[in-house]
Amino acid sequence: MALRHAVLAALLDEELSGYQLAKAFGLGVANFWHALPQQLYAELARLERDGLVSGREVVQDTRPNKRLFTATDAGLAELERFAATANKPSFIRDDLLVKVQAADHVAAGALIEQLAERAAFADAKIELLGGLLRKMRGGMSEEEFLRHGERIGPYLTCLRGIAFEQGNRDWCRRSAAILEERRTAHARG
Amino acid sequence: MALRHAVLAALLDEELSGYQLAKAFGLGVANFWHALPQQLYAELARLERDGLVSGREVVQDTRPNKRLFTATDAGLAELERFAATANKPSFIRDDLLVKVQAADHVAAGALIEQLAERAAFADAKIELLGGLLRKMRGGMSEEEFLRHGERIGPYLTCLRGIAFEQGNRDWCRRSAAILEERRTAHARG
DNA sequence: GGCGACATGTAACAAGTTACATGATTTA
DNA sequence: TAAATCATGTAACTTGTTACATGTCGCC
Repeated sequence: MALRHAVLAALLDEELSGYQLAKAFGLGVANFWHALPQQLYAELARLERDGLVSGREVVQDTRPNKRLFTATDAGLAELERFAATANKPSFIRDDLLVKVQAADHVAAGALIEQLAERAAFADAKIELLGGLLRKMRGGMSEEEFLRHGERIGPYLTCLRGIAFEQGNRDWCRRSAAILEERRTAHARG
Repeated sequence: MALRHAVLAALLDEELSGYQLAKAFGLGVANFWHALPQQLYAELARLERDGLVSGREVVQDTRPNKRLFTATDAGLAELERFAATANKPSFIRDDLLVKVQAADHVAAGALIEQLAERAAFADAKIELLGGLLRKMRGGMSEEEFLRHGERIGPYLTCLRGIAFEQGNRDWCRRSAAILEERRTAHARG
């Protein structure tokens, strides 16, 4: 039950609907936690039942009505308790890396293509996350914001996400180039 | 059922027991896939049942007997098929990042401590993975190995793992320093 | 007129985690 | 002599995924 804490952390600074939360898990939160919309709706229901978040109905004319959630005092207390517990080792799963592990045994062409796609995807994500950072720090420089800004938690995790995607991009491009060169050399040889 | 492919990829270059496989998932394979020993024993049984790996009993005097597994031709074919399918988005979960997301609302002390621990852990892992790389490339330089080495798949994923841990370490140290400075400034103010 | 965004879920199934179980050997 | 390593699992429980279900509004 750790999705619980990721959801609470996402609801600390903003009041969000399930739908908006799902979008957050598709971008900023994705830097440290993966979850599908269905899980989020279910978790919000459990969190509300347990008094860790509270929801309020917002009636809309032009859009379907929605419920906006925030963490309650009990929710914040739960997060504080969680922050003092031991960390599980970080958890990664990546199909593409599984394929690269098998690179010497599978067709190189498809792999090189997928590495290029992933690199392009990483570039796009870096752009998006960069936009989030600019939005968060407003007019401030990064240095000033990190010293004196009000809420730096989401900024820091976003920085980690950008660095991760840069690492991804660089590694994908380099690996693709290496596989391509080996393929060419083999075709010549 | 994607653990299946991670296990197959790990069994391409080496004949491993369940126990040794679990160790691989604790180090090299952990760079792209997370799984517990119990899952691996169960998955090996399923893979063998489906003819994708084959096991052979090895009788030992001083240690309990063990079964060594390798991928069969059918297993390799399954991996080739997998290599041509679309990738799921990469999957990350990290308790520590959840806590940093909530950094503005929870006690800074514990967080700074955990960031320092994680940085030290990353350093240790970089050392271990660096050792793996040296072992894989033998006497060759990295450039030569990547051009002419026989099996570069595991080498490439290991490079990604090292870069990931370096990114982790740098981000942890920087974040800890920022949180520390803010805490000190607050205490002074 | 079709597609994507908004908005919220349920149900069936697959996968992962935690706790338990056993027992010899080597190292500190 | 206590702890770690080698070696392999089972059982109960919790979580996550896939497929389905519904309906409006705005844009191209």
